[in-house]
This record gives sequence, C-alpha cells and structure tokens, in this order.
Amino acid sequence: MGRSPCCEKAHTNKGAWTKEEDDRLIAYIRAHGEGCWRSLPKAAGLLRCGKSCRLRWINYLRPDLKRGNFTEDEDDLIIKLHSLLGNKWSLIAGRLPGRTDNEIKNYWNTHIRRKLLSRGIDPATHRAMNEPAKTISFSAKEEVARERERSPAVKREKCPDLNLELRISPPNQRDGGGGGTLCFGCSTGIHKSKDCSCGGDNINGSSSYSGYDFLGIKAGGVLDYRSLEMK
DNA sequence: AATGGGCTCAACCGCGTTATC
DNA sequence: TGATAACGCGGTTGAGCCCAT
Repeated sequence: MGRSPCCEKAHTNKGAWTKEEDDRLIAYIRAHGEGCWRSLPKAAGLLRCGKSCRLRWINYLRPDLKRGNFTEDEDDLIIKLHSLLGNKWSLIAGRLPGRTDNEIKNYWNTHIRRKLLSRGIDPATHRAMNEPAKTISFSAKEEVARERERSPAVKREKCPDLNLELRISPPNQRDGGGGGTLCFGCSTGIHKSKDCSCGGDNINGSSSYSGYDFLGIKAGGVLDYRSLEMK
C-alpha cells in the first residue's frame, strides 16, 4: 500500500518562488486566513502543491518573521534548548519569537555547530570532545544472564515493570534515594528561584544565585513538553 | 578576469502522526 | 477497525553567492 502523492505533480511548479506567486499567496492568506493547505493553491490560483505553499508562508512570508542576524542571546538560547531538546527544531523555534524551525536548523548547521566545535564541544552531545562518552558496555542479554546468576527469582519475570516515561534531565542530576533529587532550577544552576522546589539547599549550601523562570519550564526536575508552546 | 571551492539558505522529500470516513 | 487524507516535522539537496587563488 503506497502513500498517495500530496498533490498532482504533473501541473505544479517547483523551485524558487516568483514575486507574483508570493503576492498571490499573501493576498489569499490575508483574505481567507491559513488552513486547508491542500485546497489553497487551486483557490489562490497557484501552480504549487499545498505543502510548498505552507512552507513558503511559514518560512518566508509570514508577517511576524524576524529577519536578519541572530543575536548572541538567541545563540545562547538555541544552544541551551538544543542541549535539552535535541533536534526538535519546531520546539526550539517555539521559544524564539519570529524565528522558524527551518531558519534555526540552518543556523545551527552552518554557524552554531562550528562555533561549538571550535570550542571543543561536541554539538550532538554538548560535552567536551575529549570527555569519554558514557555508554552501556554490555548487551541486554549479557546483563539478564548476569542478573539471573545473582538472583534466580528474576528468571520468571518475563517483562518487569518497564518504565518508558520520557524524562529530560540535566546530566548531573542526582537520582534516587528518596528526596535527594534537585529541582530543575537548581540543577541548571538557577537556585532559590520562585519555582525552586528543593529550597536550593541541595547544592553545597550555595544559594546566592538569582532565580528566574528558566525557559518557562516550571516542572520540578522534569521538562514537561506540554509547557513548551508550539508556534 | 577566470575559476574552483566553500558557505548559505530556500525549497524539496520522505516519513510519522493525527483526523476522518 | 482499517484505509486514506492531510498536516507537520526533520533531514537533505542544490542554486546562487562570496572569496581566495
């Protein structure tokens, strides 16, 4: 079962958009608003597929787009967000008003990647290049066998309670031990903020940090994707 | 002035997810 | 419940520009 093409390929233009096409698209969206990209090209008199119209509007024609160079603040924010979210460009773009996912993705690949590499930081992991990667060095099978040797009772348990909950935590977050965990603010170096849930006392007694709502994330120690506003 | 290599970024492609029938 | 349509996202491509030689 193949997927049907998103549009009639035979009668659509490809490649760079002309001024006239841009004008038609802008005029149509101003009059009718966004939505139903599939039917838009025909209605607007464009020989483009809906996908192409959507991309052109979102990445280039939207009136709220901020054109021009990225600021140092934006650079820093992108790096921080990327370290938390990875290549979730649309989520990152959602935290940078006026910037698109495509723009940020391009900017990352052309500028920030190189910037981090020149500082000796691996852009994929945000760790120092000479820092040995912590990898799991044994296969799951080996570990199960080892565990069975230690305690035969485990043998029967085909599928122990798998916890597949996705959590994004700063790399040095202390875990386990009941109550020993840090709140997100403290673990990112922002202690005693109004959202601090651990009182800032978990970091060597240091509490002289000025607090603010880091990236608007308020969940204690766990990044809640729902709090990230989509564009 | 010619040219080749590197860089930038708009646009395309393919796939996953969600909505609808 | 499965098939199909539509949307949205991330990865990739390629045309055009810039710069060193």
